[in-house]
Amino acid sequence: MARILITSALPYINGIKHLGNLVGSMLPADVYARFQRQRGAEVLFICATDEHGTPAELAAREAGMDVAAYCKEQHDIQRAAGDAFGLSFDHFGRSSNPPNHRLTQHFAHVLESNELIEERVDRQIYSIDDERYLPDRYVEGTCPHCDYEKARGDQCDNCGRLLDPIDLKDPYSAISGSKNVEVRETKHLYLLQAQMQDRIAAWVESKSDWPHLTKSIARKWLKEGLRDRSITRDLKWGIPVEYKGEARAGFENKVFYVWFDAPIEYIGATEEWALANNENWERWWRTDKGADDVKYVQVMGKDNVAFHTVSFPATILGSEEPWKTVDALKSLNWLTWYGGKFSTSEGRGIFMDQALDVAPPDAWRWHLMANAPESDDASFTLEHFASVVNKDLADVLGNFVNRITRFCNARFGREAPSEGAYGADEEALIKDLDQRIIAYTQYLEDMEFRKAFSELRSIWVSGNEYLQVAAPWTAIKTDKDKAAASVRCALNLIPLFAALSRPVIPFTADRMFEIFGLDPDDAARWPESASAALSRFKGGEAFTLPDVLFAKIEDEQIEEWREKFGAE
RNA sequence: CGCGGGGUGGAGCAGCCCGGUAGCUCGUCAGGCUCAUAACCUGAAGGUCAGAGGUUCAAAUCCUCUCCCCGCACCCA
Repeated sequence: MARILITSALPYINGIKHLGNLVGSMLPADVYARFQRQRGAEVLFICATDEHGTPAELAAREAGMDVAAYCKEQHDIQRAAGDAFGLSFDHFGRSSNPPNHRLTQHFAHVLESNELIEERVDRQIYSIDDERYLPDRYVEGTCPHCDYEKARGDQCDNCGRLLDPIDLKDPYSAISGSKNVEVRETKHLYLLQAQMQDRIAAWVESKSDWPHLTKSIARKWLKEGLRDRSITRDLKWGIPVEYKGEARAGFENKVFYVWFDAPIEYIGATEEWALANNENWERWWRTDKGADDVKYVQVMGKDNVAFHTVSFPATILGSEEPWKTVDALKSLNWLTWYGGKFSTSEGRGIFMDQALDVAPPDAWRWHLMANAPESDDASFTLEHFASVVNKDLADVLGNFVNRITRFCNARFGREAPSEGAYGADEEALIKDLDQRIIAYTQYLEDMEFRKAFSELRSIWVSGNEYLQVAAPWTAIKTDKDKAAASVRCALNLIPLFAALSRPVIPFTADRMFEIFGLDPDDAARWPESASAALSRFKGGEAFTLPDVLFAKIEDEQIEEWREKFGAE
């Protein structure tokens, strides 16, 4: 049995995520995990909140809370939102939990033993009033090139030049506005990535099946040459910098940088899962302890690709230990809100909790996945969302289920009719479906989601096409057995469609199984062939008349939502 | 010449790697059906494939240049 480890990029702890975050990593990873489970693979699907760093500290302060309490609260909120969306994580961990602390110390230690870490001294802006060093972004001042007065430490918004914050004239803290800042020297640990250039490059090139976007981004960074990176920060909230189990001299007030410890949490969260379930995490991560045959799949937004193709591999490969590295890496572009950015800080766009206030999770899941930003950034609009939900889900799938169950109920009663035999129409349907199922399965296997769900839609349409041709409402006037066979065939399509649709619309799929009282976990096994699926019901199987699967979205609702969410 | 991604009928996309008279969904129009959530099925109209040049018997697809949009590792995904 195939063993597949799936990790989604870790959502940052700072506030509930918007639809762009969802479709950028967690949702596609979930769809793939569900698909593989249905195929009978042993799947471990891992995610966690990424909790360290300056933004978490600042958000906690703004909320008037202790950082640890803030993170706990936000973690619980995000987990609840994920549950409501049907994200089927086997474990949703926290990068602040003990396993990640232990593993991060471990990696730092072995990297240092392998002479890939060294101490260096940086010059950074320190804000005396804020009592903290300021990340580049949080320093503002006058641009040394164009005299723009609100240049940020990393870049001047006026002239566009990249800056070093210590070059700013009249610098001040963007957090408090205080001008009481000074340049201080501060010691940091550096990961010597430059030494690993060739090794990482060879590793990247060995990944022959990475998608275009993924490989382009990885090559870009390699081409520019890997730079040694600082992996510590002057912060209190995070994983303390130790050496041989003791606080490291000169690093008492420092922690590991969030980007060093966050990907390690993929492993840490697996250990959390193992501890909670009396399982063994090493058989998923150590190739010397059973992870040899694991296929490891990572899903992330394009901003994260560099970290996953270069930085994290530098950590893993640099350890010289037999860790599992990524096999398939799916990266997505951005989802935009009417062409502009979704923004957490400005509250622009739709967030996961709000989304479920106005439409059911499967409506969002379907729209987001069928229109996932795979080849380019994709624009989310409420009008497009409504159009897709109404057309694909209500008219094509929902209406199919409704029309056939109601017709059967009216003419044959509330169980599948047993009379008649399949003929040419059914054979044509089976032939068509067999081909489409093969194509659909392959697209899902390749994580080509737009193509997969275009194919799934065609599969649903084939049900309506079949009914149009078989026309049991006409046949019943002259040949009741033929009509009965058609109805039986069409009823059989419902659990077939449910099984095929379950990765993307799990809640609805289960409702479709319930119509016939089928156990979803059993009935959702991935269909081998259409002919087997269409002979499930032989006649006599009882069903209940379902409610409408998807309510249509009316124009007035769109208007309301536009107001509510501030669409331009 | 910083780098990466993208520019295909009204909208959203596929096709480009491995050249051979442009495909899908929505929308529009017409027809059919009447079991169904005014749903479903069929057909039609609509594109000189951002622009210019080049290679070729033949280019959306290869090469060159230009324009436009998006993004680019201590900032948000």
